[in-house]
Amino acid sequence: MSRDEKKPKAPTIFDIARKSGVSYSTVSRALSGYEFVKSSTREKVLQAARELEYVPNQQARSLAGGRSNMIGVLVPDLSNSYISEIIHGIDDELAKSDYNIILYTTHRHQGKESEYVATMVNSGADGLLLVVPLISSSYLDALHQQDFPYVLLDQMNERKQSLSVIATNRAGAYEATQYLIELGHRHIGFISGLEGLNSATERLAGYKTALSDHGIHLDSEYIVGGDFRVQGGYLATQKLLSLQKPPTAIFASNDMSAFGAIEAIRQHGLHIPDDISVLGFDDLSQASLVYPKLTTVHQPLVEMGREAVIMLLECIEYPAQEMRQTILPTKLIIRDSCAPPAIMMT
Amino acid sequence: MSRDEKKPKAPTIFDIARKSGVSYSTVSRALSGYEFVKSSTREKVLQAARELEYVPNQQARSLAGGRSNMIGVLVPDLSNSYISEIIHGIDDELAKSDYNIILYTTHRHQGKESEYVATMVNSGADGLLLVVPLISSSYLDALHQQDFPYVLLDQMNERKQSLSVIATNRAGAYEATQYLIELGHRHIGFISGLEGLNSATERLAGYKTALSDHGIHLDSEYIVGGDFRVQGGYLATQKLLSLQKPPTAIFASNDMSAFGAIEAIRQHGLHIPDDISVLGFDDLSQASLVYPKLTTVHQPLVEMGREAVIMLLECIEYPAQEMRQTILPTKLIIRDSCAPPAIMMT
DNA sequence: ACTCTTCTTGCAAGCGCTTGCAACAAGGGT
DNA sequence: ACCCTTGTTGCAAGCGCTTGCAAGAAGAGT
Repeated sequence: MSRDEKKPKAPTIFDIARKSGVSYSTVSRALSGYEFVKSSTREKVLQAARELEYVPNQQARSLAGGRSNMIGVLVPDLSNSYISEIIHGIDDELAKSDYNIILYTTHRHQGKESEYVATMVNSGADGLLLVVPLISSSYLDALHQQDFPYVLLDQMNERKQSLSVIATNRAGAYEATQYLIELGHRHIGFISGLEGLNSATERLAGYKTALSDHGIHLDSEYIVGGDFRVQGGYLATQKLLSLQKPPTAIFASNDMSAFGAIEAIRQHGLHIPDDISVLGFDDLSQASLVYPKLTTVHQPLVEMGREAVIMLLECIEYPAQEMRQTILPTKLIIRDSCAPPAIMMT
Repeated sequence: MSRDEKKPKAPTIFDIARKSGVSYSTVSRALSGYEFVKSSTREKVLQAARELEYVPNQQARSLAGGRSNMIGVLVPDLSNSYISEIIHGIDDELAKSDYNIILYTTHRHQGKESEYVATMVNSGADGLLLVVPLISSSYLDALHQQDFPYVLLDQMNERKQSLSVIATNRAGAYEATQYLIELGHRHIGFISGLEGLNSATERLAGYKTALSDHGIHLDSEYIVGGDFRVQGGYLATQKLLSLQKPPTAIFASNDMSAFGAIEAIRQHGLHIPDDISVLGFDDLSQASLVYPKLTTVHQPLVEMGREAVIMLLECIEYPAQEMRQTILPTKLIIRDSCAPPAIMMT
């Protein structure tokens, strides 16, 4: 911004002040929050601003102690459409209140998260949206101490009460498992998610509970480790299929794993859902694009992003928020990848 | 940042100055670019900064005329994984140089683009990455006049020479069409992209040229309008299939349309690729997830994002860049959705 | 030993905006 | 007509940092 010659120089509040015949502080007040400005004055100022095509300089604004109108969004990675959908929701909602997004990805740099958080806070973000699966509570503590507004997305934090939004992972998994059971399945494989993630744990719990509630013996062979990604689902499914008594249905912890499962199953020469059923979790937009269309547990990702923003803005507005957690409902979406088990199977 | 009590106050260069016994301006110089600082002094300063866990305040930095280390990214929308992949590349590359991303979506607000550009420029972004399909040259002009660094992504701008990165849309479409021809197809349907987009035009041109180069009559019935989205591809395909002599292969302007095509074809009771071939463009990650796996023209989206960043940073560093255009090669990825036409078809 | 360069470093100003405080204008009440 | 209250507005200070300018430090040359 400083290495040039003829720059036309954007107008400042001083220009507006001169043009509208009031002092610059009055202009500032008229432009920002209300404060006590006579409405005729305000009109005059706004009019001048419009004519000058004034655009406030956010940097200066936040330096001087005002809002920066930026909120920082920290996500692990962009390649996952799970994240994209959340961001989509965030963006939608944020657009309404003319806040801007500063996007950070942790980029596999495990430890960098706290550094990023520090940067964001220091760079004047008004608040933070954290979609970081593995949260190190160290920076959460820091955030807390400073009363810095933030909300956790799809992430449970037990120790500290934080604002957070989350979906009914356990109930969703329960419902899904139950659905398979009602379809007649008794041998249901489970592809777990990334270890340590709250959502992974919860989904597994839902699966287990559903099984035991229906008097089905939990066979630990049927639970194989996945990583929430296609490849993990693929490998897990291979294991599952090579079991002596392979499951007649597979419940994958998320859609990505389910896609991997579909692939593995197909390679195995089996048909979905005739030979084996597959059920996912998330309901990514791709879920209805694969063949057969994936039956899955819908997680309101976009909604979650939205909701998080609403909470955050509220928290920025009225700092003394009491910590609460918004829980959004999941919903089983029945498509084509599940059917009753083939008769001849055990 | 200002509505609280006990805030621990982040350390500033003054704190560092005090601690290391030099003046604050020396600290500033030591921390930012080199300038002439004795290396022993610099060490002392850096050491102190480290101990204080100093994080520079970007707002202040850019206000004072330095870099803000933010680059603005303007995209139409986030729901499209085409965009996600580009951003992914941008993010990757930007992470190396510790720049931050300010993300803007035009959000269907057609006219808002120039407003966003103004905001970004005024909010201290050091440069802009524009992934905006329909560019109104009005703000491009403005950008140009101010010598503001920006690069266009996947977008050709004839009038003004801008820095831009783009893929070989025409050649890619040519190659794809040729592939279908070599497979034996003579009746190739084409689902066009969003009207007005450079990429759409180029792909259509590639298709046409390939046809004529191989002495195949261009039947205008075979070219139907799409919109680069699933729904558009679906509808277009329905039209194509209801033709008296339906095509034996469909070349969709992008993968999304191809997905729609697959859907429509399946609903029509036809099999891919036995009854009809489908070919896409983009090679989104989903392309290998659908069934059958989509044969498509790979567009190096991630690479394009990367390359754009490289160009932009260079342009920020050395403003007097001459305008150039980077053209990245597309590549035909052969998967399972194309096959020779069925014999019995005309 | 002394002057002239060449490095380094410090001072002050200022980026554009917010805000506490004081000053001033305008009604209300008696 | 006069004082107090409430509503408006202006001034100045300052957010944290960069940078032009000038002064001090340190060698180089004679």
